[in-house]
Amino acid sequence: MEDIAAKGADTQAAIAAETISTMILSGDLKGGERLNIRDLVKQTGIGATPLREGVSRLIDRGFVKALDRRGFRVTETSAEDLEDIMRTRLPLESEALRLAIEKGDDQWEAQIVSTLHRLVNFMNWAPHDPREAALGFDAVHKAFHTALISACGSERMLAFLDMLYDQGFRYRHLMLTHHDPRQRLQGAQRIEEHNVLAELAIKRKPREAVEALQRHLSTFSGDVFKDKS
Amino acid sequence: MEDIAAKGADTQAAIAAETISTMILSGDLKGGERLNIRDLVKQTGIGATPLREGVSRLIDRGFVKALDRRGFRVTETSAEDLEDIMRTRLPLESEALRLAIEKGDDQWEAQIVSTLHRLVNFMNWAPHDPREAALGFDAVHKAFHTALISACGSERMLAFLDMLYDQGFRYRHLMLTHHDPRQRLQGAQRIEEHNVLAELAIKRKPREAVEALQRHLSTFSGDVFKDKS
DNA sequence: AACACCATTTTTATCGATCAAATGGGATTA
DNA sequence: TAATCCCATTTGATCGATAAAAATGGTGTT
Repeated sequence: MEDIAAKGADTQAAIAAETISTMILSGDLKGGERLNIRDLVKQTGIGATPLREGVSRLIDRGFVKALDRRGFRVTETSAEDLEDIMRTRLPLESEALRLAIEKGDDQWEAQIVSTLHRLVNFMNWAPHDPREAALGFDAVHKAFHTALISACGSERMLAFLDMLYDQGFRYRHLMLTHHDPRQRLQGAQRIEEHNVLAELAIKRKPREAVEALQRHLSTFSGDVFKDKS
Repeated sequence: MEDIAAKGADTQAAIAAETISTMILSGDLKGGERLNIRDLVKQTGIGATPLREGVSRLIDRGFVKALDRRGFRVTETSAEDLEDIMRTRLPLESEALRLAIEKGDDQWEAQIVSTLHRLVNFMNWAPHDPREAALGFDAVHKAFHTALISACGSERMLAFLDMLYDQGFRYRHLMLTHHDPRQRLQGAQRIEEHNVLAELAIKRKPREAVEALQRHLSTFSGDVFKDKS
C-alpha cells in the first residue's frame, strides 16, 4: 500500500522545484524577472544548493531559462508563446484522446464522469476569492482533461501534456485575474464544451471527439494579451 | 557580435549535464543503473554540486529519474518505451512537418537539400568504426530531420522533438552496435525514404509528405529488442 | 533454520564559506 | 561633453566538510 502520496516530494530540491514553480505559476514571479538566489533562500528557508537544483529542474519544463553565468530568469510570457503552447498541445492531445478512446475501459469512463461532475460543480459553486478560484478551477479542469486522455497508454504523452498544461496555466491565471467579469459567461459556454467532449469520448466517437477537442483548444488562445503591447 | 556559440555551455552544471547525457546516450551508463555521485565526481572531475545540478536537468529530458532519497537512476530502456517514443514523435513531427511545408521559404529548402546530401554522402562513405559511425550517422540524420521541420515556427515543438530524438538515439545506438551487418541493407532502403521525404516536402505536398514520414517512423521501432527478454 | 533487530558502513543531501565573474559608477582623457 | 577604462560592489557558481538517511551484514532469538 503506497497510499496516495502523489506529491511525495520529500527532498529539499524537489520541494524547491515545487515551491518556485508555484511562485511562477501564481504570478509571484513575473516573466522575465531574474531569480535572485539569496533572496529566495531567505524567502523560502531552503538552502542555496537544493534551491539551485530545484530551479534547474524547471528548465526543461519551460518555466525558467538558465543564463550563461548570470543565474536564472523566469521564462517570458507573450501572446505568441501562448499560441505556441496550444498549437503544440493540439496534435499531441488529439492523438492521446484518440488512443484513449480506443483503449479506455469502464474505469476510464467512470473517471471522466467523476471529474466532469466535479468540474461542473465547481463552476456553479461560485468561486469566492479570484486567486483561490483560479487555483481550484485549474485543479478540477486539469483533472478532467487528464482523465480524458489517461487511458492513452503513453506515459510520455501524458508527461508532455502535463508540462504543456502547466505552462498554459500561467496564462490562464493571468486571464482570470485580468477580466473575471466576463469569465463567468465564458465559463457557461465552456461547461457545455466539456459535456460534449466527455459524451463523445465515452460513446467512442474518436473523430468527433477530436474535433470537439480541437475547437475547445483553439478558442482558448485569444484575449489574454488584448491590452498589452 | 555573438559568434555562433551554439553550445555555449560554459558553466560547470551545463558541462555536467552534457557529459552525463553523452555517457547515457553512448551506453557508458546502462538503463536502470544507479548514478553514484562520488564515482562520477572522480571520473569527470566536476564538483558534486554542479554535477547534481546537471543531472537534475536531465530529469525532464527523460534521461534520468530521481528517487526519493536514493539519488538518481538512469531511465530504463525497453521495447515498449521505444515504441512509446515513436508513437509520441509521430503526431508532433507530423504537425511540425505540415507547418514547415506551409511556412518554409527557399532557405528552408536549401537546408533540406544540403543536409540530405550530407546524409547520403555519409551512408556511401562507409563508416569505419561502428561506434564512431553511429555517432556520425546520427548527427547527419538528426540534422536532416531537424531541417525538415525547422520552419514550423514553433520553438516548443522543435524542443520536444529534439528531446524525443535524443531519447530515441539510445535505442538506435543499441541497434547499430547489436547487428550492423544487416544495417547496410536497411540503410539503402532508408536513403530512398529520405529522398522521398525531402522531395515531397520541397514540392509542398503536405499530405503525402506526412504519410511518408509516418511510414518512415513506424518501420523503425521494431527489431531492437528481438533477442532480449 | 528462519526471521527480525541492531550496529556498521556506504552514499546522499545539505550547509556555510570561498572564489570568480559581471555590473555599475566614477574618474580620466580625448 | 562624451566616451572609455578601471575599480568596487554585487551576485552567481563552486567547493569541502558535515549531517542525515538508507543499505548492508551480522547476531541473537524463537
